[in-house]
Amino acid sequence: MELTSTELSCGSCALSRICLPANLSARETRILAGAVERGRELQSGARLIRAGARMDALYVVRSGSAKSCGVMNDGEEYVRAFNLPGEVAGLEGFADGHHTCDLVALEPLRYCRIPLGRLERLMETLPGLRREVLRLLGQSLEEAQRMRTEVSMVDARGRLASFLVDLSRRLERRNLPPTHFRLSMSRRDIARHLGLTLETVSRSLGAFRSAGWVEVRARYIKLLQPKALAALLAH
Amino acid sequence: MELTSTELSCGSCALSRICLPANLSARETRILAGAVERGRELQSGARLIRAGARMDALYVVRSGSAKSCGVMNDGEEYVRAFNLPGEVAGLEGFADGHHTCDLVALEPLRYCRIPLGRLERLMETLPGLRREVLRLLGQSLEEAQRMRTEVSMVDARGRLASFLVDLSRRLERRNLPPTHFRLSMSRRDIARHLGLTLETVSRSLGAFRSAGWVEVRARYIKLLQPKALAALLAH
DNA sequence: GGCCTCGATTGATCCGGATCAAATTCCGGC
DNA sequence: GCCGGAATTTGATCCGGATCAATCGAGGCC
Repeated sequence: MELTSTELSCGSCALSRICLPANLSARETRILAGAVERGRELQSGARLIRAGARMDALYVVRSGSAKSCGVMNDGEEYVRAFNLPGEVAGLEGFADGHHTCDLVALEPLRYCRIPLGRLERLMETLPGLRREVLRLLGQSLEEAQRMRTEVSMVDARGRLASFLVDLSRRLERRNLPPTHFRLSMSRRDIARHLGLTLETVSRSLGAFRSAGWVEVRARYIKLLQPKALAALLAH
Repeated sequence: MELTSTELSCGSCALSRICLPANLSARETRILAGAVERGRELQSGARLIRAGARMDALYVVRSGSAKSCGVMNDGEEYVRAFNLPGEVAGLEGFADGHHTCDLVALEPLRYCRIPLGRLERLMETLPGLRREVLRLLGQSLEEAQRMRTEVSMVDARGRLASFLVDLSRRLERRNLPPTHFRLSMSRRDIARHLGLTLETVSRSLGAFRSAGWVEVRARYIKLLQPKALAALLAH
């Protein structure tokens, strides 16, 4: 699933079906590839985007994972999103040209970078890229709004189930085992993401385990009955 | 603040500073105006966008107000956003070409409509319009993500204070009295928007009234000490 | 104006998840 | 393998807001 350092083009990237070029023509993908820069590998905990910084590029996770996070006035951390390979981060910067939250690596991370100036110039000539960027923004917006209603209307277990099912679905799209995976984020990060405390996350996981729906060993998790989890959402 | 039926162009619209053409050149605004259709007046409760419908245009509130809302699996209504004059609705449709929530008039409503096909064609030639649409999407995304963390980390009064202060700010931008206004939405709508119950909204308003921060009479509200409300956000 | 209905307020009780507080497990370094 | 610190689990208690219930008020209609 990961790219070797010899790969240079979006066209041959294993993520091309998921990432920006998903719906671009071969020609458009080739042109876009010319604008993409490869970042070096970052260590776990490294900050790729800093809140308040001028938005100068879009960032795409190539391997590893990251969290989009920040701190509230009172110093409490919040986690807006987790970013898996192929996912674009920093889109909220389009609002006023500045990022409003950090992007932090959760494990060793490689990424691609598309300078904003070049992106804007390419959008002038590539209608597919225009559509794709709009689609990405629309998708992030829809996701954020959906999460917002979920946080306010679904109880702790429902939210955790939703999180696990969603993660599973995203892993599946990347041809990774969807029922047996490692959580790259801490319980605390999950809690901050779902608007819960880490104790509640732990207890809810415990409840799923007692019910025989999941197997948990530290950060490794196996979904035994994904349907039971998904059923929690239907309510 | 409202347009008369004789006004035909975005350039002469009282909302042009707030609406889509905010940062467009005079020439670009003129061209965009040619693509904008005026909708007829809708009654309170009328549905301008239906969840699941194909996205065929962007809609802008011209006068009146609306709510973006839908129902969860369990039948509970949720309210994603309230839309004031000059605000664009339906952006989440860019995700996959379909709307995911309704847009419902909260009072007699007039609107503008920009057919998607024409918008896309114009974005090809008008760089300012491209930037503006990206800015709008970024802004909505940022707003949705901010609301999401707020719902999960701020208590009931803080959220209501935030809502009132935000509303006040948006009214001010429209040259409407920012401290003395009518809420076009019910307590229930506010509650659904903030992830609370209507009883809690009512009680929190009562608390603000007792503190001498606001004056409330039915849907009319006067902010006596906006700073005290804003201070709740600082936590 | 007076009625009628829906929306809003106020009150009493309950509960899910937060908070505070150990105990336990995991993992990196030696 | 052993050790130390951090992450996680588990336990006990508490509280904000939900829920259930009743009253009050406002605007619409005749």
